[in-house]
Amino acid sequence: MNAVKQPIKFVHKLCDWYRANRRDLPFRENPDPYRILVSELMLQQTQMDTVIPYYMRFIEQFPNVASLAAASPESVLKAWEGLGYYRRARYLHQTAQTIMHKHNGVFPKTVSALKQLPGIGNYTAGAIASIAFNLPVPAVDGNVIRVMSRVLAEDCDFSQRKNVQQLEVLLEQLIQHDRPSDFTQALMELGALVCQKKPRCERCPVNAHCLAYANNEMMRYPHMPAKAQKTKLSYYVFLIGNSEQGYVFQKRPEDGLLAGLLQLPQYAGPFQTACKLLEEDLGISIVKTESLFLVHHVFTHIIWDMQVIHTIITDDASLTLHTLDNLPGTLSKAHRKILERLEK
DNA sequence: TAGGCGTGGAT
DNA sequence: TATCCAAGCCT
Repeated sequence: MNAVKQPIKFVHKLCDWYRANRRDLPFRENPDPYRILVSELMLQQTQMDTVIPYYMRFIEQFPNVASLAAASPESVLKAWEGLGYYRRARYLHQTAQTIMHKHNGVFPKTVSALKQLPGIGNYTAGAIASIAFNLPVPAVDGNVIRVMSRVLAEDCDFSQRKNVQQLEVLLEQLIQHDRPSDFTQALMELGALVCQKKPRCERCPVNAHCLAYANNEMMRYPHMPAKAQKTKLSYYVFLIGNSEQGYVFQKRPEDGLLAGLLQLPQYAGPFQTACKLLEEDLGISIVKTESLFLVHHVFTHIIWDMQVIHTIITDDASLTLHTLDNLPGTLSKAHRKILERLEK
């Protein structure tokens, strides 16, 4: 791996730029490790603008580790509703409980101790250690890989761990030369504001140190490996009920996609089989069905095509109906889209 | 280690 | 519309 040209100058220019240009973000108001923890978990694979309103509500509802640890898993999941990657909510909750019960409410302050907490991996441990505790340890996320692969003109595949480890060694040297908290955030802030997918090199504080810029090959980095094709799945989604009294919901399995979340009754085809399964699961009899519309929903690795079926059943007082503001759990976006379309 | 795991913004 | 991919982690 190449070295950075004039590394000490590079670090000071980068950190000075950060201190002059950093955004006012809610979790930058104070370096409370709990707030850094919550923000980092929310920001995993999720954009800033999406996270901020969730973060504000979450901190108001669970202002510290103790209040989060004492909360029910359901209430934490509900606060996460719509943010995606719902495992993160469960991990965050478990981490709060571990800190309260195994660390006596005191935040672990080493990378190795942080990494033992659920949901905290290599990046997040480094981010908390450097940002909240100002320790000189690197935190390599997608921004840092984009910035540094260009600065170094390094086209290796950073989805491979050994290459990230090499970058960490290099950054561990650089971070010694300024405030670690500023250095970590400066690299990410540069990636977010300047060294974007389409970089704005003319406003970059370290373009004089950038090998990709010198070679005019910015768009070549970072090198991304090809991604697997998405699997397409088709379902029938059964609408039982009406907009006034609500609809029938069912709970998804406790593991896998959208684990433990609510959904409208949903079955794979063929149609007759789907109807039979619906009748067996709910203990009902279908009187009449009407095909309404198709809803398309794209996940990271799967595509759902959901054919929505309005379903009339024989009178059955044992079924419980729920409206959107009266749900006994957390609803996925895929099915919320269906209900929102019905209201139009 | 490669693939599972959500959602929304940008293009 | 289709594709990419964003402050990743876990198994």
